[in-house]
Amino acid sequence: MALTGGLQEAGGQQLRGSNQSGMRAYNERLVLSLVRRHAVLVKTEIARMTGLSAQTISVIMRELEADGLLVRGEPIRGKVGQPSVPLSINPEGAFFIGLKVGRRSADLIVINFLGKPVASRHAGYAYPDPDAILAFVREGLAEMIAALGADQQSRIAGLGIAMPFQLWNWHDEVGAPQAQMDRWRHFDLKREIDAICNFPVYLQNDATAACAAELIFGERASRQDFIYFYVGSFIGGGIVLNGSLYAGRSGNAGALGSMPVPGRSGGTEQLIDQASIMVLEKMLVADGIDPSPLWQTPEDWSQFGPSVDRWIATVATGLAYAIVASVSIIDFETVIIDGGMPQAVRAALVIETRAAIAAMDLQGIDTPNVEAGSIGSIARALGAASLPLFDKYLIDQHTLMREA
Amino acid sequence: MALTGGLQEAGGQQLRGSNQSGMRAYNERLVLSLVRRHAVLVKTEIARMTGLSAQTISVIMRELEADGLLVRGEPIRGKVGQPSVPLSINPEGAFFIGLKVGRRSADLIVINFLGKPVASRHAGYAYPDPDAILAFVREGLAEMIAALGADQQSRIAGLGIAMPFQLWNWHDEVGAPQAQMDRWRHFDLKREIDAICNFPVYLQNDATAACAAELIFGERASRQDFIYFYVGSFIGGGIVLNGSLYAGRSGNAGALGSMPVPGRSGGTEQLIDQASIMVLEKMLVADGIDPSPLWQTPEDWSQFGPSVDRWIATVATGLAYAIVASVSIIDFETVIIDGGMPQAVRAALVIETRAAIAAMDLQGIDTPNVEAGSIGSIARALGAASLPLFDKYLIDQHTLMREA
DNA sequence: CAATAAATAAATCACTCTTATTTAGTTATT
DNA sequence: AATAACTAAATAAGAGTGATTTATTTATTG
Repeated sequence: MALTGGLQEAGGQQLRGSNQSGMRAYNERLVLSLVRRHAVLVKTEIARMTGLSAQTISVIMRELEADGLLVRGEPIRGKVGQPSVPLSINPEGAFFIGLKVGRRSADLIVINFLGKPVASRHAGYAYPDPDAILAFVREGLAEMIAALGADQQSRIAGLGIAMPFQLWNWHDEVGAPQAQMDRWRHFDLKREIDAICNFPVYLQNDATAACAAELIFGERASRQDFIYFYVGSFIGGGIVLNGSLYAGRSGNAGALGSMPVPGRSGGTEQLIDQASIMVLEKMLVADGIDPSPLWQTPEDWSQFGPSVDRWIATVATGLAYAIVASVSIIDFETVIIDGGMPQAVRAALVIETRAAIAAMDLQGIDTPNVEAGSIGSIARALGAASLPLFDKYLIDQHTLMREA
Repeated sequence: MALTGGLQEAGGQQLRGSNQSGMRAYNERLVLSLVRRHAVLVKTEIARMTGLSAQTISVIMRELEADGLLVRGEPIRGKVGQPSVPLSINPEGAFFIGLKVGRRSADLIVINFLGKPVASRHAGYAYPDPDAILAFVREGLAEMIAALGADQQSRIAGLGIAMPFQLWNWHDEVGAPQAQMDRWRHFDLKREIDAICNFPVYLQNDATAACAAELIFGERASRQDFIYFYVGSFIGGGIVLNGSLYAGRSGNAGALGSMPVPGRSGGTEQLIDQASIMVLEKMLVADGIDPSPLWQTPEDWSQFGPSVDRWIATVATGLAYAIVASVSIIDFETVIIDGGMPQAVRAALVIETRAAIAAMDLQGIDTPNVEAGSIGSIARALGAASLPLFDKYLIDQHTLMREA
């Protein structure tokens, strides 16, 4: 089975025609996407949902089952007629590797077809160094792949990298020597990893990858349109339209940090100057508190006291402003806020953001639902791993990555 | 020939499967869209562009020609091999009707397959009244349709309406009695017009329709992503992503008037409070100038003097802010500004907006090209007429209107 | 046993692709 | 100037693929 070649892809800028193999590939992806979304489905139900004939669905699903992508469950009895056979995603059907490169640490994970991590490696550092990261990946990959069975190894679909764009611009904030960070300017991590892998490699902005993870693995994964904010060392985000991640012309849509917001002391600032963990770090230093636990114990900020509350208020105000502006451009139904922070802090941030939105002038605006992300700090690595999943198995027309 | 049934449409929320007739319909739309975009194309070129075989294109284009949608030109000689036959859109291939309902006037136009108006009617009024507009449409339609030949009458593909959403909320601004405007609340113009037409009727927000006109008939019609501002009595706009108009969940995406921008005297306002012709009207009244020529001679504002310059500066500042916010969400390559104002005013507005953007903090942002719209005040009526054109003949997957 | 729903095999239909042929010109050679 | 070689466009015929339609089988309820 192929499952390659989109039915209609905006290859470069060019619209392609569609033929039978593209049609079948599309229908196969459609079936897989629907089964994933509903966890379990019987064939007749899929026929009804897609409008395709029962026979077509029968053929397609038999093939997907033969390929080991779907597994059949116990027949459902107790209703009139022949029992129906529920089919679901085979967790062992495919494996995906995700690499997150951050300012303070890197993560490497392997997930199964359901998105469940089956292996992982972590590395912390003072600042990211190309060679060290490449060595970490090389070693971790070798170990983790070896730990998989032979059959599973052949089912690795690809590796995705989630990394901030233009890493070299942040030597100041990261606290690294500029010469070190400048090395990133000419270091092509994707190419280097490509060279040591016999499966495809993908690269995406880290916050956009986190958004992809929320789209596919999030709790209410059927949302059609939402905007996603990831508050990390910096702030970034992603946009989902019509159930598809929108990466934009440059692949850098959702560069939300550059949004202008009212400054704390008049004038305007950029969102990144108000909503990021770097801002908290500066506040702590100003308050005479050691900020290093921020990165060492990211799940416990209780020792920071009221500084965190002040930070939450600042972030919420900035986010509220950015959210209202976003919604006036695209009528997002839902806004998701996630980030590398303790759950309690995230929950407080969501509540204060809702309040800050309510305090604004909302005439002509449908107030969106503001919710906490359901994934948390693993979102970026998970999103990285989801890149090959999107590319090979899911309906995500023309948005995530433009065709080569 | 059918040309109906999308290959993959988000019907409601449901993803549909694809079959052969859908595939053919898609390929036919693709061919028509390409010919439209390039004005003239020979078959082999289309085969190369679409990736389809020469034979497939041959069959499809022969059918489109037989249906009268394409016409062949003079064979091109002077090159090795058999001369190629250029094909182009048949101007008489289809006709579309557009109705614009504004705060001060209504327009009804008929355009041909190339978007050229072939008939039009205009009606001015102090405020819009449902019965009067319906009568205007009924009468105008009868006359204009009668003036077409019998063959042309059968080629009318549909009628589109461009109208502000929630007309009834503006009794104050329009200066109409609230009771009158309240009638719109329960008056379903689409249904009423549907009843007197034997072709499909479409309805869209007026500014979004203007954006559609710019997308399909604008000078550089190949733009993939842009945001569009229409400065009319109020302000509105539209969004084009991947070459398709994005209408959003509620069909009201690009409700740009609600965007928060810095207030002229501190705090924040909504964009609509700075960027609309209503604002100019208020300025004129405050300056002791009669504003009525605004609506009576919309092509000549020279008599208003320096008030207009102050207004331009205000609008430019607000727009600049909204543009930077937009671009930080979606990396639009191009921003188009159009509106119901004299060309010279529009040109000045574009220049001042560019300057205002340059004065902002643009770190992390790719400065977009800001350009004047190429259509002007007819954009809304033209956009209305383009609604059935999109629906029947063009590739515009899943964005403009969700399937019934 | 009748009724019903799920599943699918076989036959049919629609569409694109491949291959081979025709057509109409240009370019090179005599 | 006449002729041959070559090339590109266009398309007819046949093959291949995939969805649909029709008919049949299977398993269950009542």
